[in-house]
Amino acid sequence: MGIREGLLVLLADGPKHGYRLKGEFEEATGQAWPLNIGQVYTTLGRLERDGLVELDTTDSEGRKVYRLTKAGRAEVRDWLTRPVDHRLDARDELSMKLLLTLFAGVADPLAVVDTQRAATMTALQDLHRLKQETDPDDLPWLLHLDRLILRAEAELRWLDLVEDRLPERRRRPAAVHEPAETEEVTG
Amino acid sequence: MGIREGLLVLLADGPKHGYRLKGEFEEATGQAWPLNIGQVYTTLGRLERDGLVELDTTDSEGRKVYRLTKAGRAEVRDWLTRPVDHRLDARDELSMKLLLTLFAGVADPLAVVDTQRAATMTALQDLHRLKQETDPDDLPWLLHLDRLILRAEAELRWLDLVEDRLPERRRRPAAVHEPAETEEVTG
DNA sequence: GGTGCCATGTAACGCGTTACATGATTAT
DNA sequence: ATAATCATGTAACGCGTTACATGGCACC
Repeated sequence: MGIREGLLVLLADGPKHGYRLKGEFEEATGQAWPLNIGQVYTTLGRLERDGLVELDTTDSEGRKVYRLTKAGRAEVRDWLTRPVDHRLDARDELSMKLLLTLFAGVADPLAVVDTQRAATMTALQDLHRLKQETDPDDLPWLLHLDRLILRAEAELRWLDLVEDRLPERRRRPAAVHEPAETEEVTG
Repeated sequence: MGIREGLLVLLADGPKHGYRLKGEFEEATGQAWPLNIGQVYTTLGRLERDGLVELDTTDSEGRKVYRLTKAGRAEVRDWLTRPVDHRLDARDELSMKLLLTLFAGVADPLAVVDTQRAATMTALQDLHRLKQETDPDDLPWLLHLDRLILRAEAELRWLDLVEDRLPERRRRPAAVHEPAETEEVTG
């Protein structure tokens, strides 16, 4: 799910110290996942607390080298074997925003859709441009960009679909309670 | 981003007490975002602390009714106006997993791809089945399912793309350090 | 002497999340 | 009586994240 698993995978490749883990993590994920060095040490501490990692040696330069425990190795194997699952209740900001707007009737859902579409389209253009500017040998970064591009395209398709379905919707009955002194929030 | 914004939007529709917020939140998002009642109160407390929400009245039944403050209303307007942005460093478990596997060379990336594809395909089938079983008038739930479907399809396309590009990759030189006593983790 | 990189760490905060405690009212 | 629903709340944990402190070493 997060940094934990990342560090564990890197440690499966052999014992390493924190600073090196940070380096490899960035080498592996590049700009796709910037990592504050502090996080490596906090995470390493938590992994040790949970018995997934233990101190291997303190090497000649005084660096603390960690290695996986048996439990740690099992965890790595599990994580790599187990697919990322598509939970029905996957938190998604965009759909949440739309469903809530739809329900609360406090802003025009179509305005939300339009705003989002504009933003996603420019994002998509930027991604394509970035892809062209990328060194063709930088496979990880290219793959990551493709992932973002496909996601963005899927989002655009969904926005179209939402717009199509939206007019079919019956208007919710007017609010029963006191009308709040809320000016229409439509952008 | 989270529950905070959800509650704020609902409160933009008029002052409400916690329990009612929980009800409306579930009504709006359905199974798409189950909400523990405790979260409503903790979140409400934090919103009050941050001056986005304040106590309106304690009604006849002794329920504490909250309303938006001026800052709260501004925050709602902002959130609804501002598109969900596509950060280049958006955390994505699947791509992270793949990039790290690619780098660490501790498992076969193709195995990861295959596992994921199988899982995503069955998930997709389940989603289509669910969609057919859904009441055609339940617009929010249908929209949410469509979002998940489009996401899953995008993921499958990406997996194909990864598989195509993967063989082009030159093998990393063999590990320099001591080979860890790690059995190949390939599922 | 100063700049910058290598290297380790801690204190603190924020949000999401759960588990638990408490009590009133309503329905069976 | 007692089970369910309405209603509020708190304590605690986990992870991600940042800001800060510290020190060695190399290079100019």
